[in-house]
Amino acid sequence: MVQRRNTHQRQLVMEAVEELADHPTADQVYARIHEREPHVSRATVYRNLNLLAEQGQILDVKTPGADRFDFRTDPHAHLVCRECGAVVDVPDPTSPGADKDAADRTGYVDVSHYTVFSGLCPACRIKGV
Amino acid sequence: MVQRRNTHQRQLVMEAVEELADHPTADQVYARIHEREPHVSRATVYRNLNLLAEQGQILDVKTPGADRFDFRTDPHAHLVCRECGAVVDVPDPTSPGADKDAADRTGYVDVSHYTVFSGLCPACRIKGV
DNA sequence: CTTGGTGCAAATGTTTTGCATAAGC
DNA sequence: GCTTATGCAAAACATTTGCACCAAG
Repeated sequence: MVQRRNTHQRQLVMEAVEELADHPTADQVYARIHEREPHVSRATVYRNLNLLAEQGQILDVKTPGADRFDFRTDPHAHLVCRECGAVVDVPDPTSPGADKDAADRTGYVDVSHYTVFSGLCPACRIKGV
Repeated sequence: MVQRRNTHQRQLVMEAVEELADHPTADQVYARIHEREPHVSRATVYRNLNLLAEQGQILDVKTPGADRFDFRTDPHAHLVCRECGAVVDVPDPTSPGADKDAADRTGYVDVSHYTVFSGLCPACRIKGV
């Protein structure tokens, strides 16, 4: 494993993802940090989000449009509004052995997965989109 | 429903997705068509891929990096190699009532989902990435 | 003919990268 | 000090869009 440093910026990114508990995009994390510490660059935010996701400290959720990040790392899925992009947590609908099963069938190793639901949220339904 | 025309370009896109049976990206579909008919533009390929996916004739699979398209529209999932991007089909690991369940819990309507597995394919494992 | 579709190029939006400088450990 | 991390700007991508022209029905 490579040596990782505990930089101020990395802490800021981790905190922002925790505080913006609602599945922020990289840009929202950047905006949040930039408010208080304008010197922090977008590149650093991206680099740290990727790093933290790689290390399993946060989750990288690939939704249409942009990636979203989640401080909850236990197995669960996301339901994204196809109109406004709002995200809510839902239980993981897959069975416990799903990863191992997919690995056994294909010869792939180190298998994980994510499920994304897509639908129309109540607010957008009422707006009649 | 809007009136849709049966253009030559639309047929080409449909055929390309069927022939490139291995989950091509939009760019691969474009390259395939462009070989034989260089006048067809990238924009048209994208427009038609979106249209066909909207109509349910093909599947739009959101994998890391780029969207991939699939002529198989029955419920199934995809396992993507995190190194080389190779994609194989795997059975859908979610239970039949998953969409309705997510809808009932959240108040969202018109819910669907997709599951993406990620792992290391045999070739990349051997290469020792 | 009417309306949807196409081609082109330019714009958009997200994420990555090269490089010189700064800062953990 | 050795090396990772940062900031900046530019680049790299995937995808969308404005607009004049073309073609399906």
